Amino acid sequence: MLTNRQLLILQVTVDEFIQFAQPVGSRQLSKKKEVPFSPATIRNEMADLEELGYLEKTHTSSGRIPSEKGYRFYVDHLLIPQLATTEDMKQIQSVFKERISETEKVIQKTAMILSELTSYTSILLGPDVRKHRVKRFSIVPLSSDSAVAIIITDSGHVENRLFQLPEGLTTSDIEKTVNILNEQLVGVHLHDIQRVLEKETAVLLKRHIGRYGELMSSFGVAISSPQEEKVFYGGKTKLLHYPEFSDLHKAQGLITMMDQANQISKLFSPNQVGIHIRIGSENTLLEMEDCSVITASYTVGEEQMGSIAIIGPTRMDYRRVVTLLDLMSGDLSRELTRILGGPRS
Amino acid sequence: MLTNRQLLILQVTVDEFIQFAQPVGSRQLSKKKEVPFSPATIRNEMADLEELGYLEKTHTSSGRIPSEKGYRFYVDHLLIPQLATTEDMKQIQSVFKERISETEKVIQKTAMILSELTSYTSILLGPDVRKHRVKRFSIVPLSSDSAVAIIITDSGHVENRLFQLPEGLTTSDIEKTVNILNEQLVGVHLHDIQRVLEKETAVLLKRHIGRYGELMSSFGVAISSPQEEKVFYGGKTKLLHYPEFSDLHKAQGLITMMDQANQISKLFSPNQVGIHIRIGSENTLLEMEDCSVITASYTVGEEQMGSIAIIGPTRMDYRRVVTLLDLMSGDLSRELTRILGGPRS
DNA sequence: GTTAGCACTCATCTCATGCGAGTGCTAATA
DNA sequence: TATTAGCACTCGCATGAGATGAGTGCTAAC
Repeated sequence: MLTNRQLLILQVTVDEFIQFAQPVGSRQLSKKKEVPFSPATIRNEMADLEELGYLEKTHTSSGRIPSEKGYRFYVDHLLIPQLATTEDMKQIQSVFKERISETEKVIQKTAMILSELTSYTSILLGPDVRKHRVKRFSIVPLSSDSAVAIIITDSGHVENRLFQLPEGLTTSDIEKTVNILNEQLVGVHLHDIQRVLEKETAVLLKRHIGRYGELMSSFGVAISSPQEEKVFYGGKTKLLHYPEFSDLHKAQGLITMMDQANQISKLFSPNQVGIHIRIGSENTLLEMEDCSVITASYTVGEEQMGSIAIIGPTRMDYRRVVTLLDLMSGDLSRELTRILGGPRS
Repeated sequence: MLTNRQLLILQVTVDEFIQFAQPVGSRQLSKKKEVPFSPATIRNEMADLEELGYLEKTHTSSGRIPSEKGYRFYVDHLLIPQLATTEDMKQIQSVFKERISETEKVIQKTAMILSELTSYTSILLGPDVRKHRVKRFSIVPLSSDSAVAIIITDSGHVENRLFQLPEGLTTSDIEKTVNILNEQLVGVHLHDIQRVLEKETAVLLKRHIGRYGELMSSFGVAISSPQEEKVFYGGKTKLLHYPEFSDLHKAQGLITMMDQANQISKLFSPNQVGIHIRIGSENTLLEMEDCSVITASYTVGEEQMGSIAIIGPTRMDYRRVVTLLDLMSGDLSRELTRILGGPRS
């Protein structure tokens, strides 16, 4: 168990390092008025903290920097929540003042503002389309052998796929198909479409449509190909300005990673509630070993819709980011609930 | 006018520099069997070429590197076209073998392959949606006060916008509107929609729809907001591996630029035909002063649809890139023409 | 228990030095 | 007259030796 003095010194050390990105020396700390001890005392305490694994030295005669364990302890026990400043509040409000009606634009704007306020990179995972329900289904023939299938969800999202029309399919066949599909699919979650198509609907279609087999082989594939979660970035390159990435290789790895959507989803733990912090190598990605990720999620009505993440260097300003993220995820949830009119039946 | 020997030396110098990214010395050249002159002779010629502005020195006693004027001369007069290797041909064919039916996927894959083959970054400007024609128009109400407007183009592209429904608009009002819009808009270019809406169609709508004014103020804005040209990247971060960008600041500028879609369009000259090369500062963007951009365009039927660009360092392998770009733009044009079935009426 | 003092460590900066690749010029050569 | 060999010179760069200073650990005094 740490003594109060050790707690104080650990906290101040982390705070200083977060601010200046330089190893923290005993003299430097003793000058601060919150720390009424001599450098020698501080040195002793720091040596103990190092032995316990909370602090590290970059070389024998340097100041101390927090270890990952140190950061972990800091965010778990020493992080005093902070009230957002009115200035920040104002900025956040500004996203929602315009009453934008398209969810994607709201999310994009949220990403921007979050990055502006924190000076880190923000990543927002768009609403998981598969949780939306079909509102309307439609097929538009383009030529004698191709057509577009369109699904409109209750959230106003539109999915579309091109597919090949089997030869000899009549216009009335298509009309019938659309009618059947609308009857069957409206209200179904997008991730259930394929299942429904294969079971209930298949029987009906088979009965009415001549070219059923060929139609389904082409159309079924098109409709069931996975919809990707959309990723929105704010300040994608902001991280590069921090001294920890002045190493070109690290910077490269980071940039490359951010351009790979499948990597990004690894940063989020699915279905978590509340704010989560992952420090350094706690993110399984090698490229992220000098980064911390703070995630939150937003909801529409009661349902969890998407996630928000802020990526910064491990010495990021956890306090501020947690405050902002908390605020923002709440406001975003409210706004999206307003737009989408709450959970629909 | 340059002598043959000067031409030879300029050519070989540029070739060497392209390959090794190191200043080229006279001794180095004289060792090559294409250059049967002594270092001293080469030095004299190089001195002349420098005076003429084709070569530069990085410092007094370094070898020579090509100046922008040198590159310009090289690509204009010394670039011997090359036949693509069968290996390259095979790779390129592979994009089209799968007979993907969605244009966007074909373009994305083209971008990937181009970047793989060249080891530079490729940027493809997607088909300009505004040149497409309306195939079908539709409105799907989501709730009592909002709806999605959907435009399907003859190319199978789908545009959609959310908009607010004026209060008290009946279902039959919406149906009428959709009917009128379909009658009026089918076959119209997307970039003409707004004009048509404001003129011919306005009269008709006014006559039939009660809430005409309110509907149009909300709907008109939604439908006329500009559609962006989609940008596809291949190997976005490949450039960072070249030594000319080992300077973090330059790398940063480049990455930042590539994330700004509006900057990207500046790299393309609109409506050009054939292959264009822009060297270093010929690209107006400051971030691109160490880059060259080679652009081509692809067509569907007779109509120009989009552009292809390869971005590399100024010392890029012009010969190879030109060859590949030429081949690829032709093949892509053919493939898209096949998919979209040529120009539609 | 706390602090002052002191010897010690180590990264970093600066400066001198030497090396080598490459040049320009001049004189010799074909 | 065009080409080449020879040579002095330039300059970037790598290397290594101090000097500097921030910071530590340990011991002894308060």
